[in-house]
Amino acid sequence: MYKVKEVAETTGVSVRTLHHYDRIGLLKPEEVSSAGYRLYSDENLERLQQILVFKEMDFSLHEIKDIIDRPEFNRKENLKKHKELLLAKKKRLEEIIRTVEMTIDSIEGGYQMENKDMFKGFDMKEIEEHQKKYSEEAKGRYGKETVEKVEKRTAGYSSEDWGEIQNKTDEIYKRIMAGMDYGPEDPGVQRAVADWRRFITDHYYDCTLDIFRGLGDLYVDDPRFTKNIDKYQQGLAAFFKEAIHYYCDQQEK
Amino acid sequence: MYKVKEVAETTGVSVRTLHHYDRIGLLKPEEVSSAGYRLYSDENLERLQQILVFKEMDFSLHEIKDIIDRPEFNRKENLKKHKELLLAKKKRLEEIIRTVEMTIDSIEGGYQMENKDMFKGFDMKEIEEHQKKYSEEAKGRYGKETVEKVEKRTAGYSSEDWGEIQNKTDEIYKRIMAGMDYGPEDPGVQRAVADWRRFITDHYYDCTLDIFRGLGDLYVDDPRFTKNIDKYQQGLAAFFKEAIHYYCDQQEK
DNA sequence: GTAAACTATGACGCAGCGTCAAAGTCAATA
DNA sequence: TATTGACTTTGACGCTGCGTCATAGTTTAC
Repeated sequence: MYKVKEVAETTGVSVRTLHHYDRIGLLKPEEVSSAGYRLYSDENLERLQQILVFKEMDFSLHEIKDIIDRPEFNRKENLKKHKELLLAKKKRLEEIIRTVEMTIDSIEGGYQMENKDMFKGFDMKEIEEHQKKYSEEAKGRYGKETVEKVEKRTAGYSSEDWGEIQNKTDEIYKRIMAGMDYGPEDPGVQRAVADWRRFITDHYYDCTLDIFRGLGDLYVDDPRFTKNIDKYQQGLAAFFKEAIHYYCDQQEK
Repeated sequence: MYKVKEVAETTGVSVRTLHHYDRIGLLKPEEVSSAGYRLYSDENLERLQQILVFKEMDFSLHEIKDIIDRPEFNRKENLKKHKELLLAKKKRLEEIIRTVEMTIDSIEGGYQMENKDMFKGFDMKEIEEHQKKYSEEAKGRYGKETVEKVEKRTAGYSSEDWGEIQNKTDEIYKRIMAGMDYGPEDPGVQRAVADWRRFITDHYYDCTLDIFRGLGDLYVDDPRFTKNIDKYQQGLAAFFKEAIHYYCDQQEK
């Protein structure tokens, strides 16, 4: 049997915390001495360990009580729900990180950031910017129709969709990276490139070979993009561009 | 000039939060209409963005006020510094999520998770389990030495290391997935397999072909592993196994 | 037997809002 | 023009997970 201070010292929680856990019924000491002293058993300690574990997972004390006290059913349900919550948190964090990156880049590159973009992820910006630049260059080739189409499409995207996009981007980059030692014409790399193009087509606009080539150029010409891609690995942007060009050449034959 | 709801919706914070920030002087609206309506300017929005970034980094509102209001506050520098923090936080979140997932799996698979494992990533579990099973089967071939070696090595791994491992695992799975349409003998797939083996060798133990084959089997024989892998895509585990077998066959020739 | 170290129970405080409630405002419609 | 419905305001209380006194009883060591 251990008294409060002993428990506190060995587990790292404060005495006050133990009081609190007792009060709310989360961790009742096995015994109470005649003088009212809390006496904890080994089992109590084990339970405390459990509690601490779940606390690490960001559960509330109330939820922890549910999880530990109730049979498996509750536990699983709770965990699953909690996981959703954590994933949502993560997504938000990712968005913010991307925003921060954007902000830094915009300061460095002297770019102007519009308000509505300040709170969005990087990917939408990427697509929009490219679309804009391209449509300026290619003027009459596609009119405003294309641009407007894209805007309409992307406008309806939820944060879930953006999450998916982020995921796909990540996947593509990693696959490209994996082939960097084998040259841009490596079949694995080429498949990744093809998938990327299809993804753009599915989610934004018909990514013709011309446009695609332009996108590849953008990756090295625009420092903001280069930076973002090279975060994965030095030189990835350049390699990506090469791969895209090779892909386009092949397709045209 | 934007009214509260507009600001709330575009930034994701609640109206109440805006009220609160106003009250404590953290974010005062540029103007107040004759009717007492809060009207936010673009600069207000920028400031809000800053606030949110620092909040994500777990600064208190009070600290945030200090930081932002200090005249020598260098946006760019601060953003860069704190991006690191954000990334660290994301990593931690990811670890927590994995732990939660593990817990769910362990319940579903009927496995009991020991406390000591609860803080570790799935991968270590994977290796350990496999190592155990294998060393039981292959008894005298490797003695306890191998097992102990692994334990010693992995014991020293920091959470950063585990993060790296998780990243690599993720990468491999995605690369394998990308080749599922082309069969297990696809060169891209085979390279991913080879990378995986090398990774295991580098981080845990000498992954001989025998052991590697066994690991592949485990992916489909052990429902816990299967589940974890098939989360990426239905049938990935089976495909992975095939790919590993093919790889081993090739290596033996 | 006395001091030092430990224990108890209350009670208040804090952050960062969520969540009513009551009341005023604005724009569109009937 | 009057009314509706969407928005806005200012309180004020609640909540979590304890920290931090204050006051008072208990053990232990010497």
